[in-house]
Amino acid sequence: MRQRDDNKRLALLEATLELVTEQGFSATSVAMIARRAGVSPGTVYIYHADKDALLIATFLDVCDRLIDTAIEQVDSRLGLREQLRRVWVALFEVAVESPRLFRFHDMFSHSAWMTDELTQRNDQRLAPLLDAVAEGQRQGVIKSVELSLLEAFLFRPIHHLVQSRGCHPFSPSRANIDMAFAMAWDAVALDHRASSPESTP
Amino acid sequence: MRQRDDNKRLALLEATLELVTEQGFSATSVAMIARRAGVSPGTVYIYHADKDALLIATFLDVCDRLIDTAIEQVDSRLGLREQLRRVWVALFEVAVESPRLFRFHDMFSHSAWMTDELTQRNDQRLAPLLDAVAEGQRQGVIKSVELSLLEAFLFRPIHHLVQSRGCHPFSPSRANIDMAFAMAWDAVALDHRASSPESTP
Amino acid sequence: MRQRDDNKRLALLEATLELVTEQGFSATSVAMIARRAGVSPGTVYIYHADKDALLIATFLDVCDRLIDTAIEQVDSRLGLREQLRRVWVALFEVAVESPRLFRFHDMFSHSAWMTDELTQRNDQRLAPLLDAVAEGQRQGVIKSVELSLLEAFLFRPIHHLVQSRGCHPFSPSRANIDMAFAMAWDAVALDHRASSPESTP
Amino acid sequence: MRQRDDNKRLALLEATLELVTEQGFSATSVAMIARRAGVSPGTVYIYHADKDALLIATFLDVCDRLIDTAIEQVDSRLGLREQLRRVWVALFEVAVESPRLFRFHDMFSHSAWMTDELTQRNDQRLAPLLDAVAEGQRQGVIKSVELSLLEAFLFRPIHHLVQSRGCHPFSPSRANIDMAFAMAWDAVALDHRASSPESTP
DNA sequence: GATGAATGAGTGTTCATTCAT
DNA sequence: CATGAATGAACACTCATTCAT
Repeated sequence: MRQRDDNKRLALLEATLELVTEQGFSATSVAMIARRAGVSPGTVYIYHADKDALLIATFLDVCDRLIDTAIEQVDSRLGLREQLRRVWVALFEVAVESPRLFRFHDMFSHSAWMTDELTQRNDQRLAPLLDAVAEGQRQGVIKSVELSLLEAFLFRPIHHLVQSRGCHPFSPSRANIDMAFAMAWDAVALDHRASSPESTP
Repeated sequence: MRQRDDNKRLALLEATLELVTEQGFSATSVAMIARRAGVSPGTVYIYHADKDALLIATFLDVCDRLIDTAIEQVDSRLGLREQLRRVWVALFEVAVESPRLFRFHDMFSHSAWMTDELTQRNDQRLAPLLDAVAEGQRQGVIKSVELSLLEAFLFRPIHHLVQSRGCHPFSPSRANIDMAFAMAWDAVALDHRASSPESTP
Repeated sequence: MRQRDDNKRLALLEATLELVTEQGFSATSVAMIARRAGVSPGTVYIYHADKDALLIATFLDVCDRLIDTAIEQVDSRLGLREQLRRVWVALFEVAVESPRLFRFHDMFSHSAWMTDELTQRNDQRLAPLLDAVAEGQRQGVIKSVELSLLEAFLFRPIHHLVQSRGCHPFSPSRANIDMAFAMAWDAVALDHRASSPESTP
Repeated sequence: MRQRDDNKRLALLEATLELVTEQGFSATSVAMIARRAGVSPGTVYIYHADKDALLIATFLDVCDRLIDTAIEQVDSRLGLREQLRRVWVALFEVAVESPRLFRFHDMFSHSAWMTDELTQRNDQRLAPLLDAVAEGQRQGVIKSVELSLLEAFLFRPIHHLVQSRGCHPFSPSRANIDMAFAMAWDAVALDHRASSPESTP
């Protein structure tokens, strides 16, 4: 009896990540994924029920890697602004190192495979960060607006900047990232003069 | 490929828009699009070179409808803030009326079909708006940062808010849209005290 | 616009008949059937929803050919015995000419594809013959027993004799067929001395 | 391929019998059979060379159970008619108790796996019964016709009646079985008046 | 121009079989 | 002996595309 091989499992997720970000969902066949992962097409179906399940598993893996990166920076002993700044920096570092993570996340979350169920699962894993933000709202540090608005100005910009290609590139230098975060903070902070003086020189 | 019947041309674009937003790119076959448009599969190839060309044509059509909506609001006699506010409101009205336009735009622009060439084309058509923004930078009204940063806080949020489904919905009431725009303006404006006093009560 | 080609339709049924009787259901692939019929695999799916539908269509075609052969011999001006004898002879002639018809019929009707719905359809088409038999029961010419018993002795023997291969072959000479029918008649007839004197010399 | 565990061997035959009669040959996979039998797919290949061998072994097992049932009733001290009547009754009792045996037998013997070799093997095991019949022919009790004809009227009807489903069911009451056998006897017996007076009232 | 039957390469998936454990 | 993960050839079926009508 052979044991289920964790290397194969990971190789399948990695191959899916690579091929989908290179060619798109429909242009990536199961056979291509299997070859890239160094396994037989049939083996894919030992680890995943079907192609959809493989794509979803890859998405969840990608989400976990991004969410873990963000959550690691949450430290309630620090101020909210500092915590969020660290999250931004950490995510940009991941983006530079593994640009495919953000690319896959964006492709999948704008595809027909995305469901509310998946969104909820990710929100649960993001709870520490969302809690810190909610606490900030309670303390009057940031605006008391719908979560969708905070997402739009606090988290989505990361995806946009990280993906920006060709025409309007974003160069992720430390200074640029700091400026980007300052803008995000200006958008959501209640009192700009006190909390982000450096953004209004 | 020189067409006669403009009704057929438009029916094909509309059918593509509907089916792709309902089922996704790979689940939408040329035969389905043809049936929905009330033509034969062969007819699709009179109007478009292949399936990719049909998808791109639909994307361009969608972009034009959105860009036209935005550009119509540009009026150099108004202040930049007011111009941008009008763009936001107009786009949200479109989103409420034809949610498919934004959905298709986002699906396509995060897919493997998206190219820099298409981005450039759209930027050219957006020139009046981008020029107004550049002028605002020159006059010290908004921050002098890379275009990608302005996009991230001035235009992307519209897409995010308009698409937000299920868990964290954004209710596009007039007050909510105004608040959302105020946050965008806070992010990009140089001097918050003067330009958006209502956002820092 | 090309018209649906009846030659192709018939070629598919014939190819299915041939290959299934040669190799069995599971060993016969759609691709093999298509090649034998001189069409592309995809064409099969223009004429039939799936492989099951093709097999069922072939079965119905085979049934119709056998049923028509039998029904043609029904002539209410003749005595029941003579009518049935003609049915037997006609079916044996078909069996000699196209042995595949009976082979396919037997393979299919003993397979997992067989349904009561199909049995009923065939019974409806066999109505004239079944009516003649019922009339014979009413007139006291044949035994008043369940239909399944009449089938077992009046019709099934044809299938058995026609299929008998290898070890215990049945040579379908005129004399043999007459003897076989005489035995069937002896089984079902009410009064043997009058109706089939030649079988009890 | 030398087995140890007779429970596993029998469980495999039983699982095959069940699954094939429920789903058909092609819909029944080796993995399904193994699961039903409570063993691993690999184990199947310790007891049988391949899937075909497993199906054939199941067929032979089924045949033996049916043939043994028939042979047990052969008793040369009784008249041929009585011996055959007992065979009929015994087989119908088996059919009521284990309908799968006849179903599998019929499915297999009408499939592409059936060979003359298998028929011969069964005929050898049936020798006592066939001998009794031959003796009956020699003594002028039954008609001196080809074996295929005797099969068609003496043995096949059992299969037909036992399988008859849905539309034209055969209810295997004692009276019905006796009537059925009487018809079979009428078909093959030389002199009806003497041997089966009850069938010609 | 318009049709839709026809194509055939390509897809996702299954499954009989093998073999390392 | 027994296992079940792994294989890869084969399968049923789809679909973008072509072309005779």
